[in-house]
Amino acid sequence: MPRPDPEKVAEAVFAALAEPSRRGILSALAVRGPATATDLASQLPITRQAITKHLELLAAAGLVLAEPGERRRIRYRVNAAPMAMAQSYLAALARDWDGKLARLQRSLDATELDAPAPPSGAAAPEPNTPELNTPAPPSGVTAAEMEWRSK
Amino acid sequence: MPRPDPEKVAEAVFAALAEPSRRGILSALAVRGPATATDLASQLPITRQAITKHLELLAAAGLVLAEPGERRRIRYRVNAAPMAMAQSYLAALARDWDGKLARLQRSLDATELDAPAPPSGAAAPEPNTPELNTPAPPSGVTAAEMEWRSK
DNA sequence: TTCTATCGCAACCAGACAGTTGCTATAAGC
DNA sequence: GCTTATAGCAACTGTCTGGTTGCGATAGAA
Repeated sequence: MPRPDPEKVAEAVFAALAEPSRRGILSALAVRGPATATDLASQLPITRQAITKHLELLAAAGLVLAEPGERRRIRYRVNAAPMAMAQSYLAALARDWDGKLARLQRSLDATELDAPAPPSGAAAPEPNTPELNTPAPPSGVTAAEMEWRSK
Repeated sequence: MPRPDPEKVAEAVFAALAEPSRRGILSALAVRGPATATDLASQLPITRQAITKHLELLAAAGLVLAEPGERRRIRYRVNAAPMAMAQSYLAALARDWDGKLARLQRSLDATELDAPAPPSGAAAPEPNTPELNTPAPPSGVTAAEMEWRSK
Protein backbone atom coordinates (compact mmCIF):
# COMPACT_ATOMS: atom_id res chain seq x y z
CA MET A 1 0.00 0.00 0.00
CA PRO A 2 1.68 3.24 -1.16
CA ARG A 3 1.74 6.20 1.15
CA PRO A 4 -1.35 8.31 0.53
CA ASP A 5 -0.83 11.71 -1.03
CA PRO A 6 -1.24 14.17 1.82
CA GLU A 7 -2.92 16.66 -0.41
CA LYS A 8 -5.44 14.16 -1.64
CA VAL A 9 -6.17 13.15 1.90
CA ALA A 10 -6.60 16.75 2.92
CA GLU A 11 -8.85 17.38 -0.04
CA ALA A 12 -11.05 14.47 0.89
CA VAL A 13 -11.23 15.64 4.49
CA PHE A 14 -12.13 19.15 3.47
CA ALA A 15 -14.79 17.96 1.07
CA ALA A 16 -16.23 15.75 3.76
CA LEU A 17 -16.32 18.48 6.38
CA ALA A 18 -17.63 21.16 4.05
CA GLU A 19 -21.07 19.55 4.11
CA PRO A 20 -23.33 20.07 7.13
CA SER A 21 -25.07 16.72 6.91
CA ARG A 22 -21.78 14.95 7.10
CA ARG A 23 -20.62 17.00 10.02
CA GLY A 24 -23.85 16.03 11.68
CA ILE A 25 -23.17 12.39 11.07
CA LEU A 26 -19.65 12.68 12.37
CA SER A 27 -20.87 14.51 15.40
CA ALA A 28 -23.47 11.86 16.14
CA LEU A 29 -20.85 9.15 15.86
CA ALA A 30 -18.43 11.05 18.02
CA VAL A 31 -20.95 11.74 20.73
CA ARG A 32 -22.95 8.57 20.81
CA GLY A 33 -20.41 6.11 19.60
CA PRO A 34 -20.41 3.69 16.68
CA ALA A 35 -23.69 3.32 14.87
CA THR A 36 -25.26 1.75 11.79
CA ALA A 37 -26.73 3.73 8.97
CA THR A 38 -30.14 2.74 10.25
CA ASP A 39 -29.30 4.00 13.74
CA LEU A 40 -28.12 7.29 12.35
CA ALA A 41 -31.18 7.61 10.16
CA SER A 42 -33.32 7.41 13.28
CA GLN A 43 -31.23 10.09 14.94
CA LEU A 44 -30.89 12.53 12.09
CA PRO A 45 -33.46 14.05 9.76
CA ILE A 46 -32.38 12.26 6.62
CA THR A 47 -33.04 8.83 5.22
CA ARG A 48 -30.90 5.78 5.70
CA GLN A 49 -29.90 5.82 2.05
CA ALA A 50 -28.71 9.36 2.30
CA ILE A 51 -26.78 8.43 5.41
CA THR A 52 -25.25 5.49 3.58
CA LYS A 53 -24.08 7.68 0.78
CA HIS A 54 -22.49 10.07 3.17
CA LEU A 55 -20.88 7.28 5.11
CA GLU A 56 -19.35 5.92 1.95
CA LEU A 57 -17.78 9.25 1.27
CA LEU A 58 -16.62 9.60 4.83
CA ALA A 59 -15.13 6.14 4.70
CA ALA A 60 -13.36 6.98 1.46
CA ALA A 61 -11.89 9.98 3.22
CA GLY A 62 -10.84 7.77 6.08
CA LEU A 63 -12.85 9.75 8.59
CA VAL A 64 -14.98 6.78 9.55
CA LEU A 65 -14.18 3.12 9.78
CA ALA A 66 -16.71 0.42 9.04
CA GLU A 67 -16.89 -2.50 11.43
CA PRO A 68 -19.17 -5.39 10.53
CA GLY A 69 -21.04 -6.68 13.51
CA GLU A 70 -23.77 -9.20 14.22
CA ARG A 71 -26.31 -10.00 11.50
CA ARG A 72 -25.73 -7.69 8.61
CA ARG A 73 -25.06 -4.80 10.87
CA ILE A 74 -22.22 -2.48 9.95
CA ARG A 75 -21.25 0.02 12.54
CA TYR A 76 -19.24 3.07 11.72
CA ARG A 77 -16.95 4.85 14.07
CA VAL A 78 -14.98 8.03 13.69
CA ASN A 79 -11.32 7.99 12.83
CA ALA A 80 -9.19 11.00 13.54
CA ALA A 81 -6.10 9.93 11.65
CA PRO A 82 -6.72 11.84 8.39
CA MET A 83 -7.32 15.00 10.38
CA ALA A 84 -3.63 15.20 11.10
CA MET A 85 -2.85 15.41 7.42
CA ALA A 86 -5.52 18.00 6.86
CA GLN A 87 -4.17 20.00 9.76
CA SER A 88 -0.64 19.76 8.41
CA TYR A 89 -1.83 20.94 5.07
CA LEU A 90 -3.60 23.92 6.56
CA ALA A 91 -0.65 24.74 8.74
CA ALA A 92 1.68 24.64 5.78
CA LEU A 93 -0.61 26.90 3.77
CA ALA A 94 -1.01 29.38 6.56
CA ARG A 95 2.70 29.44 7.20
CA ASP A 96 3.45 29.94 3.56
CA TRP A 97 0.94 32.72 3.02
CA ASP A 98 1.66 34.77 6.06
CA GLY A 99 4.73 34.08 8.07
CA LYS A 100 3.67 36.24 10.95
CA LEU A 101 0.22 34.77 11.35
CA ALA A 102 1.59 31.29 10.99
CA ARG A 103 3.99 31.86 13.81
CA LEU A 104 1.20 33.09 16.02
CA GLN A 105 -0.87 30.13 15.02
CA ARG A 106 1.89 27.78 15.86
CA SER A 107 2.18 29.16 19.31
CA LEU A 108 -1.57 28.88 19.80
CA ASP A 109 -1.79 25.33 18.52
CA ALA A 110 1.47 24.10 19.92
CA THR A 111 -0.31 21.47 21.99
CA GLU A 112 -2.65 20.26 19.27
CA LEU A 113 -0.51 19.98 16.19
CA ASP A 114 1.20 16.67 16.21
CA ALA A 115 2.22 16.58 12.58
CA PRO A 116 5.81 17.55 11.90
CA ALA A 117 6.37 20.70 9.89
CA PRO A 118 6.95 19.92 6.21
CA PRO A 119 10.20 21.79 5.72
CA SER A 120 10.98 20.24 2.37
CA GLY A 121 10.57 21.79 -1.04
CA ALA A 122 7.81 21.06 -3.46
CA ALA A 123 7.08 17.51 -4.43
CA ALA A 124 7.59 16.56 -8.03
CA PRO A 125 4.61 17.34 -10.23
CA GLU A 126 2.46 14.36 -11.00
CA PRO A 127 3.32 13.05 -14.45
CA ASN A 128 -0.33 12.68 -15.38
CA THR A 129 -0.92 16.44 -15.39
CA PRO A 130 1.30 17.72 -18.18
CA GLU A 131 -0.63 20.95 -18.68
CA LEU A 132 0.53 22.28 -15.40
CA ASN A 133 2.37 25.52 -15.78
CA THR A 134 2.26 27.00 -12.36
CA PRO A 135 5.53 26.47 -10.59
CA ALA A 136 5.32 24.57 -7.38
CA PRO A 137 5.27 26.75 -4.30
CA PRO A 138 8.34 26.48 -2.13
CA SER A 139 6.28 25.13 0.73
CA GLY A 140 4.82 21.70 1.14
CA VAL A 141 2.03 22.67 -1.19
CA THR A 142 2.68 20.60 -4.25
CA ALA A 143 2.06 21.05 -7.91
CA ALA A 144 -0.43 18.27 -7.59
CA GLU A 145 -2.91 20.91 -6.65
CA MET A 146 -2.63 22.08 -10.22
CA GLU A 147 -4.36 18.94 -11.21
CA TRP A 148 -7.47 19.78 -13.12
CA ARG A 149 -10.26 17.37 -13.47
CA SER A 150 -10.22 15.87 -16.88
CA LYS A 151 -13.67 15.95 -18.38
CA MET B 1 -20.16 43.52 12.64
CA PRO B 2 -20.94 40.39 14.72
CA ARG B 3 -18.23 37.83 15.28
CA PRO B 4 -18.32 35.29 12.50
CA ASP B 5 -19.42 31.79 13.41
CA PRO B 6 -16.22 29.78 13.54
CA GLU B 7 -17.92 26.76 12.12
CA LYS B 8 -19.30 28.67 9.19
CA VAL B 9 -15.88 30.10 8.51
CA ALA B 10 -14.31 26.69 8.68
CA GLU B 11 -16.97 25.28 6.40
CA ALA B 12 -16.31 27.96 3.83
CA VAL B 13 -12.57 27.34 4.04
CA PHE B 14 -13.00 23.60 3.65
CA ALA B 15 -15.33 24.02 0.71
CA ALA B 16 -12.88 26.38 -0.91
CA LEU B 17 -9.89 24.11 -0.43
CA ALA B 18 -11.70 20.95 -1.44
CA GLU B 19 -11.62 22.01 -5.06
CA PRO B 20 -8.39 21.65 -7.06
CA SER B 21 -8.97 24.65 -9.31
CA ARG B 22 -9.29 26.88 -6.34
CA ARG B 23 -6.21 25.48 -4.70
CA GLY B 24 -4.45 26.23 -7.95
CA ILE B 25 -5.62 29.79 -7.89
CA LEU B 26 -4.55 30.21 -4.29
CA SER B 27 -1.19 28.72 -5.06
CA ALA B 28 -0.66 31.02 -8.01
CA LEU B 29 -1.51 34.01 -5.87
CA ALA B 30 0.75 32.86 -3.08
CA VAL B 31 3.68 32.19 -5.35
CA ARG B 32 3.46 35.03 -7.80
CA GLY B 33 1.76 37.66 -5.73
CA PRO B 34 -1.46 39.58 -6.21
CA ALA B 35 -3.07 39.18 -9.59
CA THR B 36 -6.22 40.01 -11.53
CA ALA B 37 -8.63 37.44 -12.83
CA THR B 38 -7.25 38.07 -16.29
CA ASP B 39 -3.69 37.49 -15.08
CA LEU B 40 -4.70 34.24 -13.48
CA ALA B 41 -6.59 33.15 -16.57
CA SER B 42 -3.40 33.49 -18.56
CA GLN B 43 -1.52 31.42 -16.00
CA LEU B 44 -4.00 28.65 -15.45
CA PRO B 45 -5.91 26.43 -17.85
CA ILE B 46 -9.36 27.86 -17.23
CA THR B 47 -11.16 30.94 -18.48
CA ARG B 48 -11.28 34.31 -16.81
CA GLN B 49 -14.94 33.87 -16.02
CA ALA B 50 -14.30 30.60 -14.29
CA ILE B 51 -11.51 32.27 -12.36
CA THR B 52 -13.83 35.08 -11.39
CA LYS B 53 -16.39 32.68 -10.04
CA HIS B 54 -13.80 30.92 -7.97
CA LEU B 55 -12.39 34.21 -6.73
CA GLU B 56 -15.83 35.25 -5.59
CA LEU B 57 -16.15 32.13 -3.57
CA LEU B 58 -12.66 32.49 -2.19
CA ALA B 59 -13.40 36.08 -1.26
CA ALA B 60 -16.62 35.02 0.45
CA ALA B 61 -14.57 32.56 2.45
CA GLY B 62 -12.13 35.33 3.27
CA LEU B 63 -9.23 33.48 1.76
CA VAL B 64 -8.53 36.22 -0.75
CA LEU B 65 -8.89 39.95 -0.50
CA ALA B 66 -9.81 42.11 -3.45
CA GLU B 67 -7.85 45.30 -3.96
CA PRO B 68 -9.02 47.66 -6.69
CA GLY B 69 -6.14 49.13 -8.62
CA GLU B 70 -5.59 51.33 -11.61
CA ARG B 71 -8.25 51.35 -14.36
CA ARG B 72 -10.78 48.68 -13.57
CA ARG B 73 -8.15 46.30 -12.38
CA ILE B 74 -8.90 44.28 -9.29
CA ARG B 75 -6.04 42.37 -7.83
CA TYR B 76 -6.57 39.56 -5.42
CA ARG B 77 -4.17 38.50 -2.76
CA VAL B 78 -4.25 35.61 -0.37
CA ASN B 79 -5.39 36.07 3.19
CA ALA B 80 -4.45 33.53 5.79
CA ALA B 81 -6.69 34.76 8.58
CA PRO B 82 -9.60 32.32 8.11
CA MET B 83 -7.16 29.45 8.12
CA ALA B 84 -6.71 29.94 11.82
CA MET B 85 -10.35 29.23 12.44
CA ALA B 86 -10.32 26.22 10.16
CA GLN B 87 -7.27 24.92 11.95
CA SER B 88 -8.86 25.44 15.31
CA TYR B 89 -11.92 23.62 14.15
CA LEU B 90 -9.89 20.67 12.93
CA ALA B 91 -7.81 20.61 16.05
CA ALA B 92 -10.89 20.59 18.21
CA LEU B 93 -12.41 17.76 16.20
CA ALA B 94 -9.26 15.69 16.27
CA ARG B 95 -8.84 16.22 19.99
CA ASP B 96 -12.43 15.35 20.63
CA TRP B 97 -12.39 12.22 18.51
CA ASP B 98 -9.10 11.00 19.78
CA GLY B 99 -10.24 11.26 23.35
CA LYS B 100 -13.44 9.38 22.67
CA LEU B 101 -11.64 6.90 20.53
CA ALA B 102 -9.20 6.07 23.24
CA ARG B 103 -11.95 5.60 25.74
CA LEU B 104 -13.97 3.62 23.25
CA GLN B 105 -11.08 1.34 22.44
CA ARG B 106 -10.55 0.56 26.06
CA SER B 107 -14.23 -0.12 26.47
CA LEU B 108 -14.34 -2.37 23.41
CA ASP B 109 -11.33 -4.31 24.47
CA ALA B 110 -12.91 -4.93 27.85
CA THR B 111 -16.57 -5.63 27.19
CA GLU B 112 -17.42 -5.35 23.45
CA LEU B 113 -20.03 -2.79 24.37
CA ASP B 114 -20.95 -0.58 21.47
CA ALA B 115 -22.39 2.45 23.19
CA PRO B 116 -20.34 4.06 25.93
CA ALA B 117 -22.14 6.64 28.00
CA PRO B 118 -21.66 10.16 26.60
CA PRO B 119 -19.31 11.93 28.95
CA SER B 120 -21.09 15.27 28.92
CA GLY B 121 -24.54 16.66 28.84
CA ALA B 122 -26.21 17.58 25.61
CA ALA B 123 -26.55 21.12 24.40
CA ALA B 124 -30.04 22.40 23.87
CA PRO B 125 -31.26 21.86 20.35
CA GLU B 126 -31.65 24.97 18.25
CA PRO B 127 -35.23 26.16 18.29
CA ASN B 128 -35.36 26.50 14.51
CA THR B 129 -34.48 22.88 13.98
CA PRO B 130 -36.90 21.05 16.19
CA GLU B 131 -36.16 17.71 14.58
CA LEU B 132 -32.59 17.83 15.69
CA ASN B 133 -31.95 15.37 18.43
CA THR B 134 -28.21 14.92 18.30
CA PRO B 135 -26.60 16.58 21.29
CA ALA B 136 -23.79 18.95 20.59
CA PRO B 137 -20.33 17.53 21.15
CA PRO B 138 -18.54 18.86 24.21
CA SER B 139 -15.87 20.47 22.09
CA GLY B 140 -16.07 23.72 20.15
CA VAL B 141 -18.19 21.95 17.62
CA THR B 142 -21.58 23.53 17.97
CA ALA B 143 -25.09 22.43 17.36
CA ALA B 144 -25.01 24.71 14.33
CA GLU B 145 -23.57 21.83 12.45
CA MET B 146 -26.93 20.21 12.81
CA GLU B 147 -28.24 22.82 10.51
CA TRP B 148 -29.72 21.19 7.48
CA ARG B 149 -30.11 23.03 4.32
CA SER B 150 -33.65 24.21 3.85
CA LYS B 151 -34.86 23.36 0.42
C1' DT C 1 -10.71 60.51 -30.85
C1' DT C 2 -9.26 55.36 -31.08
C1' DC C 3 -7.08 51.63 -28.83
C1' DT C 4 -6.13 48.56 -25.07
C1' DA C 5 -6.94 46.16 -20.90
C1' DT C 6 -10.04 44.60 -17.59
C1' DC C 7 -14.37 43.87 -15.74
C1' DG C 8 -19.36 42.53 -15.29
C1' DC C 9 -23.69 40.46 -16.80
C1' DA C 10 -25.92 36.73 -18.80
C1' DA C 11 -26.97 32.46 -20.70
C1' DC C 12 -25.81 27.88 -21.47
C1' DC C 13 -24.28 23.04 -20.54
C1' DA C 14 -22.95 18.64 -18.55
C1' DG C 15 -21.95 16.43 -14.66
C1' DA C 16 -22.02 16.05 -9.69
C1' DC C 17 -24.55 15.67 -5.60
C1' DA C 18 -27.84 15.50 -1.65
C1' DG C 19 -31.93 13.45 -0.85
C1' DT C 20 -35.94 10.48 -1.83
C1' DT C 21 -38.64 6.20 -2.83
C1' DG C 22 -39.17 1.32 -4.06
C1' DC C 23 -37.79 -3.14 -3.79
C1' DT C 24 -35.14 -7.19 -2.69
C1' DA C 25 -31.60 -9.85 -0.16
C1' DT C 26 -29.54 -11.39 3.95
C1' DA C 27 -28.77 -12.63 8.78
C1' DA C 28 -30.33 -13.78 12.58
C1' DG C 29 -34.19 -14.33 16.48
C1' DC C 30 -38.37 -16.49 17.89
C1' DG D 1 -41.47 -21.84 9.41
C1' DC D 2 -42.45 -16.47 10.20
C1' DT D 3 -40.74 -12.10 11.91
C1' DT D 4 -37.50 -8.54 12.57
C1' DA D 5 -33.58 -5.72 11.59
C1' DT D 6 -30.26 -4.20 8.47
C1' DA D 7 -28.12 -3.71 4.17
C1' DG D 8 -27.71 -3.18 -0.91
C1' DC D 9 -29.19 -1.98 -5.61
C1' DA D 10 -31.51 1.06 -8.49
C1' DA D 11 -33.95 4.79 -10.26
C1' DC D 12 -35.47 9.29 -9.83
C1' DT D 13 -35.51 14.44 -8.83
C1' DG D 14 -34.15 19.06 -8.17
C1' DT D 15 -30.34 21.82 -7.16
C1' DC D 16 -25.70 23.04 -7.41
C1' DT D 17 -21.30 23.73 -9.60
C1' DG D 18 -17.34 24.12 -12.61
C1' DG D 19 -16.63 25.62 -16.95
C1' DT D 20 -17.72 27.83 -21.40
C1' DT D 21 -19.11 31.53 -24.76
C1' DG D 22 -21.00 36.05 -26.08
C1' DC D 23 -21.49 40.72 -25.43
C1' DG D 24 -21.19 45.19 -23.63
C1' DA D 25 -19.31 48.58 -20.17
C1' DT D 26 -15.62 51.03 -18.10
C1' DA D 27 -11.09 53.11 -17.21
C1' DG D 28 -7.39 54.86 -18.70
C1' DA D 29 -3.35 55.27 -22.36
C1' DA D 30 -1.88 56.84 -26.69
